[in-house]
Amino acid sequence: MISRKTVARMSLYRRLLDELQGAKATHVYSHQLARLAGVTAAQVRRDLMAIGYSGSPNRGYEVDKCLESIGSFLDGPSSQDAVIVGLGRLGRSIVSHFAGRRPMLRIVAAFDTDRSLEGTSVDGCRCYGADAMEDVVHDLGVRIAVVAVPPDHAQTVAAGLVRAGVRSIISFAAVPLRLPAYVYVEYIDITTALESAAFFAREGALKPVVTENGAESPDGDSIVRDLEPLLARSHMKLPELAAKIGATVLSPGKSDATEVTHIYAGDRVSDLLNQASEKTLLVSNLASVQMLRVAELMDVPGICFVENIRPEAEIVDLAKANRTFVMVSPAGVYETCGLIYHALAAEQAVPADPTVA
Amino acid sequence: MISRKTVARMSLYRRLLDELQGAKATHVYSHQLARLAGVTAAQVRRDLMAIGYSGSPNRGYEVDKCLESIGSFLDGPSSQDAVIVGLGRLGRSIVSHFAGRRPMLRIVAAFDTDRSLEGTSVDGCRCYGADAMEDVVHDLGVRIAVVAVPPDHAQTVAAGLVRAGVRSIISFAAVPLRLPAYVYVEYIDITTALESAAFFAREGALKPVVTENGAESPDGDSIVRDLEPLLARSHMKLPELAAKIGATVLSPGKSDATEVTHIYAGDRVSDLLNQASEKTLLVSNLASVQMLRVAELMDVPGICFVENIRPEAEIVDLAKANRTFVMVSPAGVYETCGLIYHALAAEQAVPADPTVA
DNA sequence: CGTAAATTGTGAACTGCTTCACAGCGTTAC
DNA sequence: GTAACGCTGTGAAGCAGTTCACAATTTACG
Repeated sequence: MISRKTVARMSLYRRLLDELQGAKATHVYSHQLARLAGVTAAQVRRDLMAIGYSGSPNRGYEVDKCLESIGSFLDGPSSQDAVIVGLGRLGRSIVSHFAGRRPMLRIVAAFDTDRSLEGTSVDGCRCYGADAMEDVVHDLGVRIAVVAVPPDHAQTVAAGLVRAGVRSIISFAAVPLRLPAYVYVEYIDITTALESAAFFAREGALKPVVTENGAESPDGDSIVRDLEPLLARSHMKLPELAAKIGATVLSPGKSDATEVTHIYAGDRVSDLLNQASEKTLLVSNLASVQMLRVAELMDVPGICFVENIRPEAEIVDLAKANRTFVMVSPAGVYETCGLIYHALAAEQAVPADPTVA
Repeated sequence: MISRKTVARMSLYRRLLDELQGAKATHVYSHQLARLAGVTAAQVRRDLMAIGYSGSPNRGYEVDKCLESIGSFLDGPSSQDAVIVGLGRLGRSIVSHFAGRRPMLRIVAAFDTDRSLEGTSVDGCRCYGADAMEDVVHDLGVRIAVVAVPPDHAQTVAAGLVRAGVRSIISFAAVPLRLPAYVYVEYIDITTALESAAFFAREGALKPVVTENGAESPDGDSIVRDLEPLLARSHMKLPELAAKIGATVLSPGKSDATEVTHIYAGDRVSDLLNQASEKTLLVSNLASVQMLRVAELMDVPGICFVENIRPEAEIVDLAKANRTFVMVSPAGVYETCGLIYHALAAEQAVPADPTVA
């Protein structure tokens, strides 16, 4: 009665909420989560409704409680084990991808026809010969399996798994499996994905129109409200701004699109969620990696740390990799904001470009 | 105007038709293709209609022509190149998966932050440093990209790719990408797939009912028509049958479900498509690997070769792997059929099990 | 040549997911 | 205390994709 799609989104919500929790956010609104997940707010509300979690009006959803609800919904009361069949390159990359991720969902055994793998372990996951598959799966009582074998063997392997008690299969083979209706099958088909991608790369066949005037994200109704009408028309680029306020640039950011029209000073993630956009400069005295994560999440183009507190090298590296602009101002938050304000006010004196509508 | 789903199915149809073409089939009906693809016949007809290919009533679709139509629809007039970003285990397994597959769709370049890979080649695909990405992609005019990087870099990488001209992205990162609407994005999210699988493995939440009486595939209306009323109630297992007609068993097949109710003798794939089911024994004098492939495709449980012509070892191995029952009769097709008929007729003399409705 | 049988192509109904729109309500401001 | 605000929860409308059902068409065969 709960659809595949809802379950899939739930998994996504959980990851996003995990991130927010790590960033110390306590509450989140449906439209915020929606923005992060790339869906509509109504969709988020319906999904959360479906699992019986209720938020509070005017306060939104409690991140902790919500995570807990989703967790117990997705994971269930007891831990579940999975197996994988096929330990080619793909199989191994899946095993290592999951090694030690969620304790509630472990890949406990692997099977392959390659005799030389028998008895070895890959990322803590025991390997068996292919002929032991049904017995081992049955004895372990495993109900979830990943099939990463060549297409001609997929049907056979899948049928064997089902016979041994498996009820959910993820197949990487490009053939439709003929299995009883009570078995859940999820196909992950890279060939089809690539061919679809190739098709849509040719046709403009997706959303027909592109807003012609360069601006690429029409963005519907952004969360950000106009904070500073003064800044709304500024055209100063971040490196220029850094120079004007005497800040040191640590990470250059993207070459273009580094104009900002809003400033958010502070480090309260909840507010940041409300106010940040792809045109917001973040002024923060908290030089943590979490800050950067949220910035990335919200598409914030730049961060200004203050009081000459240089973030750790690790953070700078991440910023460079993300192409997030990072500067360090020698002044405190108050003074830095003042300087920026002043710099932009001066800029404002220059006649604004009239070509912009 | 053509939906993602249609395009994805088209890719599947192509692979199935490829297989049929290899098996020398010239025509195929919508319901046959539908069965192989795991969709309904109406769906197949609509899809093929969408690309403007028409079959002929009473003759079905011409395999060659149809393949050609799908090919020109999916691939377009010129070859398209793709790149991949991220050469971890996953990235490399994708590259090698596609090496030399379809000439119309090649992965021509790879990018990674790992400097040691720079300048090397993986499966004929040239590696570059990550910072060269935008320039190389732009210069090559590539419009398709696979993103197989850690989630925190995905957004940045994707934005860079789009800036360099990419119009279709396949992302393996579990984060929603914020990109202009004209960019086609396909997410392949293994984590979500596994979590969904885990959920549905617990709940009986999919198709609620299972036909309780052991038989697992109600199978709607099978393609197979009743050929031999005589055989319809036979309960003889294949190994027994082999013994009765003096055939040598080469591959044991599945232990259960080796009862057959129909026989198809011959090697015309078109007929086979019509008549084969999971209860059909195939009698063939063509001991080729293609035969076995089609058998596997149609869920045929067993094959009987004739005139003591033992298939090559490779074929027997494949049969064992597929758990397809294979026997070799010393007699010719005519005689073998006669013997089987006789054996089953004798069996028929035993009162049939009245519990079966 | 005409009739029977089988299949395609397609308007129309249907199904299930998504979005809209608004009532209800907790919170805050005054 | 009360009015205004902004959020959640949800009935209802909307939409996309699928399936139904049947007319049109071709072939086979007597």
